Amino acid sequence: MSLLGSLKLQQNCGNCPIHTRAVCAHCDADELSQLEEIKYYRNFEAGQTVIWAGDRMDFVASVVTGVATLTKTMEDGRTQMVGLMLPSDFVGRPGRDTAPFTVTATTDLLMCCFRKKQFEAMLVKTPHIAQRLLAMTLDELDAAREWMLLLGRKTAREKIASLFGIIARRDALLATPKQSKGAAFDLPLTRTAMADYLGLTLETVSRQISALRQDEVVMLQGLRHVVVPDLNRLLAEAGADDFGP
Amino acid sequence: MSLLGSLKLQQNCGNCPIHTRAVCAHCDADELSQLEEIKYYRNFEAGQTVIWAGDRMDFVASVVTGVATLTKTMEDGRTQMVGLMLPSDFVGRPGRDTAPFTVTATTDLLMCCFRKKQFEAMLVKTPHIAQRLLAMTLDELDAAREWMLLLGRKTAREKIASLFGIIARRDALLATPKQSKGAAFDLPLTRTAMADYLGLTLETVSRQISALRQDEVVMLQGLRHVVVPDLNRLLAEAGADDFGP
DNA sequence: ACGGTTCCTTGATCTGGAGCAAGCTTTTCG
DNA sequence: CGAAAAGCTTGCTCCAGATCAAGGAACCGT
Repeated sequence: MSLLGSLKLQQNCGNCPIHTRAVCAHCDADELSQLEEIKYYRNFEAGQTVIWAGDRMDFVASVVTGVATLTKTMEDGRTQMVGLMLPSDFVGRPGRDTAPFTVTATTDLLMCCFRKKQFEAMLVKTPHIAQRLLAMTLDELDAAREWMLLLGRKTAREKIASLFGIIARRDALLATPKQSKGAAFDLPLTRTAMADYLGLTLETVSRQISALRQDEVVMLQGLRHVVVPDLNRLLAEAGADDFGP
Repeated sequence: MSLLGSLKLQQNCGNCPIHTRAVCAHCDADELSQLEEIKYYRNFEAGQTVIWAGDRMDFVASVVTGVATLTKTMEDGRTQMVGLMLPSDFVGRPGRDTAPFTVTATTDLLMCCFRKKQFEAMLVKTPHIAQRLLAMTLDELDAAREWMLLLGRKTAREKIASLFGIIARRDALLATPKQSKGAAFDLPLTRTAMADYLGLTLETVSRQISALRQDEVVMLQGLRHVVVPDLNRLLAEAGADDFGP
């Protein structure tokens, strides 16, 4: 997102790439203009930390472009990623002062922020926003529970296949116009970040990706670009029961 | 909960043991009487299934007394528990037709149910309910993410200690009047259910409980009653970074 | 009291993924 | 461009927890 691009956005929610799916999705023109008054944009570079677990958090935000992660770290350094925030996802918690998780930009990241106090006030006055946020939060809760099945019961190979499947599906929604049975996408995560998401070590991630390539379930072009010749084959490797309707 | 008890409840939300914490907590008298009109009670025996994953679900409900679990099962039988529903917890999803998870009563269970359609209508008309449900869902999402850290990164011993810590803490809120540094509680789950919750096998659960007993972190009286002589010791074994403020 | 479940414990063995180490490839930056 | 850093792959070894197996203890319904 260029600086010019983000300046344009500041003026008008109607041009915003996420305005049909974000927390503001169901707002009418009047509500939108109220939101426009309390919003501001922040840019983060890839690798930058947005906020540390335990820190005071006085804003909430929507991801506009880029990818952010939520992680939780134990005293001895063991790290688990607990959320992957993509464009339109909502970060932060009305009614809580401190961040329960560390938020990190894994790509360049543009966020549409609202001061928490003012946003909380709007939540009370504007049922559309509360209802939209409730629906989004319920979806995230379901997704988190799906992830618990993956973390608790799936093998390393199934975990990798599941992650690829989820990314492929998401990209299919936006990009490809229903291309036959294949798919292709770029990984928005390093091997280490994948390991943290899947509850594995980076060596195991690397080995399992190699194995899937060996078995021709996927093909790699460079380190990040994945081509899936047969999406059903990949989803079968993921151990089914995942992907909802 | 005796039949007589549940009949009494049908009359009056004011007597309900969960009315200060459930989804109806912030309702005023008028809103409560609206809710009273659309509510009905259902009893389940220990072991009964409330609803199967994938089935049509035309109600939402609060747990009044007893314990229910949410589980997800893979084709080959691997099972992961993804939620432990205690009194005042909310089960079901406005805006979705089918249950994403199987709900099972693990003890005798009393639920306060609302027909989904009517409840959804009230959500729109009654901001208090939507706001309360949003807050509860956000809390559950945070709890689910904490659980992801446990599933992905903790050792078997830490998992058991974490589970005991959570149950002890919850019981401390209700029962004991701030008793010194110890705690005691009954396990509301079988070893198998604990294994499903923690992403372990039942043999490993049994072994780790034995080990904690050996090391005098806990004492068992019978199979279900756990005495914790030093709660801080237990929480240290759980690997810290869990328990919020 | 008693035969049958269901639930739990403990022992023996196996294995998937962790941990450690070395080298390779890509990106970054002077 | 070239050197250093960051990120990735692969080989080897080891162990925490799974799996297989055999009893034991508590809870039925009769």
